[in-house]
Amino acid sequence: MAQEPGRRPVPTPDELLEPLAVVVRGHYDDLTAVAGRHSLSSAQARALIALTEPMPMSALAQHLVCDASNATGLIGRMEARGLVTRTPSPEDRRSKVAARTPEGTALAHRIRDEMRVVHGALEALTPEERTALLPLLHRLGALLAP
Amino acid sequence: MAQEPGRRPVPTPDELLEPLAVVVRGHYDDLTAVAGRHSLSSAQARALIALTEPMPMSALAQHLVCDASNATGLIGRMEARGLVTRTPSPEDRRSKVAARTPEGTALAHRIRDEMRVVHGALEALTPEERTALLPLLHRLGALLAP
DNA sequence: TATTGTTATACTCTATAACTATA
DNA sequence: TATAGTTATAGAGTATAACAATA
Repeated sequence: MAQEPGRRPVPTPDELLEPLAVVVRGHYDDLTAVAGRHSLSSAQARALIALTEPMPMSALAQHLVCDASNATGLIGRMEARGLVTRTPSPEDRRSKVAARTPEGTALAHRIRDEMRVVHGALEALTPEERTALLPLLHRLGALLAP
Repeated sequence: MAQEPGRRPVPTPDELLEPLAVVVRGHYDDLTAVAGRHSLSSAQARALIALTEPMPMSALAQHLVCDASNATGLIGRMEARGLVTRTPSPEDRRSKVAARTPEGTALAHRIRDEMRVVHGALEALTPEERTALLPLLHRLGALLAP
């Protein structure tokens, strides 16, 4: 199990970039395909998934890294399908709070569960690989989402 | 260094899903931001990066997991900017081969180099983390891109 | 007949600017 | 004045259908 010391030099950030991009691409394509099967664009799917709990439109737009007018359109189309609601905030009468309906929450979970390519890849990992991967993903995620 | 046995159970695929999504999102947002600074959409950037070597339009569309008519538009806009060329194939007169110009290749490399969020995250990893991460990314990538 | 690429069309994504209502 | 949300608008992404040229 032990690695001979000095055999493989420590990878540079550059060497990690391309394999990381491949992983990102595979995940993104899987999400897009699954969302499409439910007549959702990947942008709508991301918004639906982001709404783990109700939040004002402005917070949603910030979460999605997009303009507020964009969030208006995304939520509007999903509201028309009964997946989300927009209710006036009691605290600030300018603000509206977006929230998933039960149908929206169910769909979000179904999309997550139906990402079979990603699921299959993670299941194919050995227990050792999974154990090693989890803290690295948390670490990278913390560094990437400041 | 050794882990006490039995302290942490082996992560399930489900536990890996969410942290993986966070990493994917961070990478995607960084690429979109950098491409935008060069007046490229993320779709155009992906196409430009995919063109490591010349390929027919059909192969490019397959690579991008999109319709051929979509690739026509993407390449058309980048051709108008002098980033790619479309030349008739000598072998099959129905086919056209898309290729980057030197400017297109230079821009692709610049975009890769300017992804500072991702670069910063990878540089912040310890040598041990980088060494552990590389084979895991290759493994996941191979499983995700079949 | 089947395939390659394009065009026409329609809808969505996305940002900017202008607007209303509220703070 | 500043902020939250919407609307209007314009350009880009995307797929479907129809088409021309070639295999």
